[in-house]
Amino acid sequence: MLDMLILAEKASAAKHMAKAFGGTSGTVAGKTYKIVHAHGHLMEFKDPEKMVKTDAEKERYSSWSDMKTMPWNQADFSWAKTYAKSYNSYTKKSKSTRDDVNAIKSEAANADAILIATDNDPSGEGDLLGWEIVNAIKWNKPVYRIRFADETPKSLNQAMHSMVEITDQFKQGEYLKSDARSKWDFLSMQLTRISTYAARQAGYRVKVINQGRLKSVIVLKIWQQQQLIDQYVKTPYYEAKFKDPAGHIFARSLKDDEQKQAARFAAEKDGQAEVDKYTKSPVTNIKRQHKTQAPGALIDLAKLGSILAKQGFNSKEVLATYQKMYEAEIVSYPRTEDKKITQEQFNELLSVVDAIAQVVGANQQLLTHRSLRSKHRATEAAHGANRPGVKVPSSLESLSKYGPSAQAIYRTLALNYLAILGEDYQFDRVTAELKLYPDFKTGFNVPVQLNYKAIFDDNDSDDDSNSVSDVVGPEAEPFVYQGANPKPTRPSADWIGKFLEKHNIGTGATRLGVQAQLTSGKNAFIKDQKGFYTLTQPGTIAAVLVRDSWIGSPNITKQLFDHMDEVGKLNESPAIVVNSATRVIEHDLPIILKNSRELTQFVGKQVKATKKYAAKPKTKGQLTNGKAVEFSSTWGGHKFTEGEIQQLLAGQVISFAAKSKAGKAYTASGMLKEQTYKGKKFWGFKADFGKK
DNA sequence: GCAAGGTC
Repeated sequence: MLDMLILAEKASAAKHMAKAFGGTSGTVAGKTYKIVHAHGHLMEFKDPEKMVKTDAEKERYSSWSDMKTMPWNQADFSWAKTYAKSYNSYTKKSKSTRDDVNAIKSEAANADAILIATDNDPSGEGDLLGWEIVNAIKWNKPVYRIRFADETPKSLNQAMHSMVEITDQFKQGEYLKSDARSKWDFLSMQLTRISTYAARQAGYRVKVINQGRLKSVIVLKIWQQQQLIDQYVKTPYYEAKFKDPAGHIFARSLKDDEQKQAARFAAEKDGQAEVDKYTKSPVTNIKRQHKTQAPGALIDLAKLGSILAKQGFNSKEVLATYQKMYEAEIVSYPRTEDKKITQEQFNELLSVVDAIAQVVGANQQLLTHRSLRSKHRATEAAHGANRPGVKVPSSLESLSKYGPSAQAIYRTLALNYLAILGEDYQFDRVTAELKLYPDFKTGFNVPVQLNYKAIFDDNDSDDDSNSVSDVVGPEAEPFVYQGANPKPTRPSADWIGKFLEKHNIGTGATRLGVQAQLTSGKNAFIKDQKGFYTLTQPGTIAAVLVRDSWIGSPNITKQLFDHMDEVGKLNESPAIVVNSATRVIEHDLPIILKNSRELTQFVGKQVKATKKYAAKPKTKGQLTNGKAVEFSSTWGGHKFTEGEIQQLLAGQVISFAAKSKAGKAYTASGMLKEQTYKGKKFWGFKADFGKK
């Protein structure tokens, strides 16, 4: 008999645990164990109509077109889960997780306790996916939990000595808050049904108009920015500034609109008149201050995606290629939320940094800072920030087999990591002012030693004074400076990434994932051109529909997360959080319907109807028992005549000339019947092929 | 046909 079945989140974690404990089974911390692993969530909610009991409820929760069925009553749902379908993007195969769950179940039969050893995500996701499996196998013996700082042997062994019992899942905050989050998001799917209905009502023959906490916020933000760009009118202004012989500009710092208005003129002649009030002035108070700057943070997946987007790689391909490189252990775990690394992780990589530098062509003599700066160090980082792996490729070229962006991924990751082994950037900050007009000042940086910047510079800093002479003065002349109100930024992958990060929406991985989703497929909402985003027609529809809604606001995620934290601390009931989703639907439903009436104004002509999504004409009528039914008015290329419709409603068999999909003509016989398609009931003509 | 969160 086993003491303990250790449940890891994924294969790589199970492998690290086996290495740390001395095999996939054995003895650790005085207990016999066996390690098994999931691969993320193995279970997911059933469809809404399969989580309710009565026929009336099933009908209500199947509807995409009756707005009176929403908001849903979450108390109607059993919240039952089913085996997830896992889709492998490079074999392009979808497979049920049933076998994985059963395999864990049979191993568990020999154990006294299950140890949930999934990731310790701040959102509680690891706890949720662990409990999903424990519940799915109907486990009713003790459950324990470990949380580890990282997956190095030292940290994993330490964790084994501080496991806690969590057998009552309803008292475990991490589980409760994550469960509430998943129910909230599930309920938000109503907004997709509402939006799809609203767009069709407005005459747009769309496929599905997806909405959710991430999707809606992204498309709305892009649309609003596009509006700002479209409405932008360049308004030049003329302002008095000074210039010295080397070209340094001396200007006043204009803090608010009032100051700007006083100093800037709409007409060039007024600007010139202002300039004429000044004379040439000596430069004075020249100060030179030595400054240093440490390397920036390690990049996350969304940032990597945006850097590579500029080089022409799309996010979907980057994600797939990164995953393959991770499986080959050439790069660290992709979907991390960590932006820092632990001391252990730093030490692990230290012995191979010179080899990495050689592969990517970095100057090894710059890698002198061999200790971990506190700004890059975390005490806990399950996977650590995105970085090269311990396995070093023989050359950049050898990486090509992983995908088109493989070399660029490795180069970027490696240089970004190696930069933290460089010394601080050193520069002089030079400032000066005018003797006659001390309000006019200049300031610029003169690089002294590039150090880490010579290894990797993500170009986020706006000082590009490299080419400017550091000789200031001796005097400066007034001139008319022509400026203009700034043009709004073009929406881009980088810009959206920063926006989502600022509002704490999604993780680095899900941010990139959602952007990949929105930019690919036939129903793409976003067109991606080297990282620059524009909305497609369905994307514009999605955005216009959620104007002034709650789902389109970044604030909704903030509120959800704030309340989740309270659930996590057992201060608030999960039901209250889940119910807040219902209030969002209540609020947004009428707004989306109202917005749909303004679609033509912003979207223009309707989407070209494709055969697949063209609305089929429907006939309404009453059966002999009085039941009202609606059914397609055509079948097999034949349009039912008024007489045939009456016969069908009366329950009679009719025959007519039809055409098969292959175009072959034949006589179809049959009657009106209630049928089922993909679990949903509908009325329609049903041919009796046996008697034809 | 629907979400977002894990995973491959």
